[in-house]
Amino acid sequence: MKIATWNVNSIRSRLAHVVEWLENQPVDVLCVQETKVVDADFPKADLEAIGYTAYISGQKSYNGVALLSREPLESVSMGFTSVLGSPLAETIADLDEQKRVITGVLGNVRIVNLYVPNGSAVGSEKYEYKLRWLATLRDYLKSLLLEDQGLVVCGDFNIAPDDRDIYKPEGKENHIMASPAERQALQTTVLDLGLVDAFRQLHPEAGQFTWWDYRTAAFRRDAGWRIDHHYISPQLGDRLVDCVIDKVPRGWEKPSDHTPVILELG
Amino acid sequence: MKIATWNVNSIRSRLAHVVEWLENQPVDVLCVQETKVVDADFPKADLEAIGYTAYISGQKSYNGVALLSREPLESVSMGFTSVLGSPLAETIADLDEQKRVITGVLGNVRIVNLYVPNGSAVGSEKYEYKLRWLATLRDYLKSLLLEDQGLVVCGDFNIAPDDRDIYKPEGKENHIMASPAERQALQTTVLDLGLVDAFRQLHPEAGQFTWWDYRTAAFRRDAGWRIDHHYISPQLGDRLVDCVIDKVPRGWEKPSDHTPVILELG
DNA sequence: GAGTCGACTG
DNA sequence: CAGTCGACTC
Repeated sequence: MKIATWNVNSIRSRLAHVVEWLENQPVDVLCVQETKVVDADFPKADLEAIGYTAYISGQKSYNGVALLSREPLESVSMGFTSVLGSPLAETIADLDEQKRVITGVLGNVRIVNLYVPNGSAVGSEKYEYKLRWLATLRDYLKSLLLEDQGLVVCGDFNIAPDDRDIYKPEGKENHIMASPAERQALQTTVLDLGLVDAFRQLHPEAGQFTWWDYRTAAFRRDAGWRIDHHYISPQLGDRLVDCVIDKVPRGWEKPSDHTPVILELG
Repeated sequence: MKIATWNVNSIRSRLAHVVEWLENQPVDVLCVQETKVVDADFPKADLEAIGYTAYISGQKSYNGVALLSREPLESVSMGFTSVLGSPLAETIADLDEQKRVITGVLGNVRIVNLYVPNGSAVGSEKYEYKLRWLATLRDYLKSLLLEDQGLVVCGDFNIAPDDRDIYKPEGKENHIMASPAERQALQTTVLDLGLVDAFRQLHPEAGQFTWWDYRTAAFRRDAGWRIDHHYISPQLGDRLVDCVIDKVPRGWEKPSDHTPVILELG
């Protein structure tokens, strides 16, 4: 089973790339983020034409996630509320307004597709939102881990787990996506639940990136970040075959600033 | 000598069309309107690469005119003020803020390239501006007619001279571009000076258009207007060979809403 | 419907 | 730098 993640930075602007990529990389499920489109305008038909059903949770302009699957998914749900119950506690009741969470089950694997808030700048209001969102994610994942099946949590985490995941980490100690509080949140939210970073498990070397800023010719200089991840639950450990970054689409015309990452389970 | 006029609706968006058209229609001078770009950003080099020098008068977002010429032009000037003298009368001192007028001389022919205000809606403030602008144009053209050479006045006039120049004129009696006051202004400003509509002189039939609204599939229905004209002074009368509308570029991908018109002088 | 800009986000 | 939207113009 192959499960890929790709922040497409607008599904409408990137539709041709997604179609071309899926035709050459027939993964079972592609988790996309930043679809930036309301559900009514999501290009479902174009994806159905190449054999993929789209499960979507979109909003206007910002955010938006979708699961593109060759086989029907079961138990699909959107947002934290669907799992944690409604109403959420007052402090987190707003977190589902931004469409950043969708999940579904294929075979005996639950797939969670996340678009973690960017956080803007360390200490900003958006940064506090990001940390609050991650705290809620922990409860969400804990609930899903109670299910009797494997769990794959993937998406754009907007966090580089350690310095190997950043081009020239010196001086970025308090940069957004690398700050101690964000890394600690990732630890508490994901790793402490027993979930494992599949790519890092297999590839210990530094300098493997999934996102390159459009500005400053970052891709040409390979000045990237590894912020798109797959985390797998313990019971999937012995099914882990590989996890690879496909840098090719980042080099296409008018690309997304992210490139796909593919998890293969045996 | 061939002198063409084309409202390109953004020279930057239409650069490839203009280059392709000039390579297949090597006119001596192409008068373009609605360049929508400040002079610093006008794509002069791309036009020089195909043998055309650009004389430009641009502004941000709106309006903007240019003369693209294979041979150097003489006595190039921009705006009413350059001819009528500055300061203009107080009632018209603002008319050169919008870049709608450029002129130059090739051989013994003065070419005036105009982008007449659209006027928005009959009776509106913009409509009054259009009529005021046309009144000033009369003085401008009278001055130029004193020069001892032929005069070609072309561009986007945003006026259909008579009902043959409108698809289904019924009900458009007081439509912008067809209202009596606009037609009268065209008569007073241009025709009463002895200038002749070159296209109409040679082609009396109705239904020959140069502009089709992007909306309502106007081009497919041929629901157009003839609002792009060449007016020639009496001394050029016996040099008039032809005046033709080239509808082809209106059918290209992502076209301007106007198509070129070519005047040929012997 | 298609071009522009400016504000916003990443 | 690249995507979105909303306001504006034609």
